[in-house]
Amino acid sequence: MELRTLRYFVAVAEELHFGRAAVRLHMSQPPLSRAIRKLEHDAGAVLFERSAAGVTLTPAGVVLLEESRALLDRADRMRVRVAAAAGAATLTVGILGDSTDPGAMRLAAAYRRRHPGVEVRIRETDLTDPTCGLRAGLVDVALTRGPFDETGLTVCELRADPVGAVLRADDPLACRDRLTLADLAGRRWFQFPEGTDPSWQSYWNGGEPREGPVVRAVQECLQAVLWNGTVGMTPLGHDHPGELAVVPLTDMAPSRVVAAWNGSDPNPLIRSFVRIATAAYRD
Amino acid sequence: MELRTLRYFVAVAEELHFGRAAVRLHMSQPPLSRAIRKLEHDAGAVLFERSAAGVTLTPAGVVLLEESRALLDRADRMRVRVAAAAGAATLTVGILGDSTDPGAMRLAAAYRRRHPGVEVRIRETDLTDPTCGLRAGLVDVALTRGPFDETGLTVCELRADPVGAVLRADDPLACRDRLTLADLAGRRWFQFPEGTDPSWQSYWNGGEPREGPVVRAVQECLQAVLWNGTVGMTPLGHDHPGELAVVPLTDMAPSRVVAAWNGSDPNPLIRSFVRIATAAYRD
DNA sequence: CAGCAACGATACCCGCGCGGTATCGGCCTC
DNA sequence: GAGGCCGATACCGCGCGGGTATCGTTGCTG
Repeated sequence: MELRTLRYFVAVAEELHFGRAAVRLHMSQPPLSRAIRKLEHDAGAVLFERSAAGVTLTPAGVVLLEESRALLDRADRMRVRVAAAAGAATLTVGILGDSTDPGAMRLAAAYRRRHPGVEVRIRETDLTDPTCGLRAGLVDVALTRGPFDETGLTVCELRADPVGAVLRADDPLACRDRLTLADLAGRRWFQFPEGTDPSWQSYWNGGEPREGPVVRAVQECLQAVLWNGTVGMTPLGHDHPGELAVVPLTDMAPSRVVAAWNGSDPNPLIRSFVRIATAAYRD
Repeated sequence: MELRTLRYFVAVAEELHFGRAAVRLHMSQPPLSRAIRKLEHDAGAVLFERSAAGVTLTPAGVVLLEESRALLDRADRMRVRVAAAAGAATLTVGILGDSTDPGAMRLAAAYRRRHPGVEVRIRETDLTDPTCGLRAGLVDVALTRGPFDETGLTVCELRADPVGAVLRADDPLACRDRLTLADLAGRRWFQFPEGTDPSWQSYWNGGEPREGPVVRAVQECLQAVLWNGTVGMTPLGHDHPGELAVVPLTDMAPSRVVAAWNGSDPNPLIRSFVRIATAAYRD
């Protein structure tokens, strides 16, 4: 009955579905089933009722879920407390600047609340650096969007947003309910400055080289659309001024919201941050 | 940072000595050293100061020790709570009857205090069954002494007591400060009834067949010594009537106080019991 | 000062556990 | 009754966590 196993159990107990829990845990379903069986054996109690109707918790499972959450929570705080005692009591979070995602600040606040002893610093960067200063060592963890060059980094997906084209409201295509990249052929797209991560640049240009004004921040993008008829893309689900229209693009891979950090194994402060972020973005 | 690793850490932190901690954990020293190093790496903090003078805890180590104890304690209670929720809320403890070891009852009391939801039943047996009814399925766990046939059981040593010969106070050998089995050659030793575990019988007869009165309980043994001049052995460190003398035997293997249970993996109630027992007997 | 004992670290080996893919079997839907 | 969904099972390969043997440092001792 190790902590890892309890994390598996909590995932299954929350999803009430082995397949989905396995996805959440970034593993395949059979080892998860086996781990739960072993847990049931170790605990000497059946934890789930597997029936055709679905998976439900037994009374023993309910008790274990409650206790496991408390235990894992405590273990997580412990890690951070130890790291803080060792002197690493500051966490610098990089956020993609002018972010249209309001979750980021709330997340930082939640982390502060959970680990009062840790000083959290926020560093916002413009759109020219999708790693938010991770590569330069300016931040411990980046809360950003893909894609970007991940060599030497570890990336954890938090959510995947479909993207849409941003058009002026009076654009002929603005009234369409969906578009493909082909519909936008020949348009001017906004560009990022020289030296920007190529895969990032390429993604937001729909996969091919384009012409257009160079921008550095979200506001500049929007202005470029309004004033010059440039097009661009943005994740769906965020608010934009009324003069702009966002039309879903059906042939674009979704934009992944990710947490990223240097190296492979995060320090406890980062680990806890990612954990909280994962849970926060799940809702 | 799994629970097993934290148990390792607590052992080292309490012993402040890798070798002794390894003994306590029933493992060898190198894997333990490696596990602690890995833990230090995962925690991102040095936990021990290794110097020629010995091993000491760093501030981060102190924090981790405190947190680990709380976490392991909670995990232990969790197991028992889950088992209880699944219906297994009774633990029957077998104790070697007329036990001269006062720890047993106190241990049961401690367990009751720790797990109020679990009903603890005590079953005392006489000296004819060193497994205290374990084989017959009458008890879940036996708190007893070795040696006995361990096939199908799991045995966990709690303590090892040197043994001494029990003699009448006016015996010529009673004034000696130590004896060997050879000194007792030709004496009558008390015997256990037919069918008693052979290795148990053999041990308390000093390794060879003897003649003498058949006894079933400790009191009978003592009476046999007092009235018939029979000799026998007893663990050192317990009180006996003034008419009896106990002289250490230098060539007898110590008598092992053990906890034992059926099968290989104990249910959570038994596991917790053994854990508490191990800690209690360490003092 | 040489020799030794104590103790943690290192090197290396081996078997088991855990995670993977492929497939099965029961049950529901259409 | 065919297909799909979902958990269980079978089987495989690798890495981790155990083991033994040995080293390096330190401090005590004759």
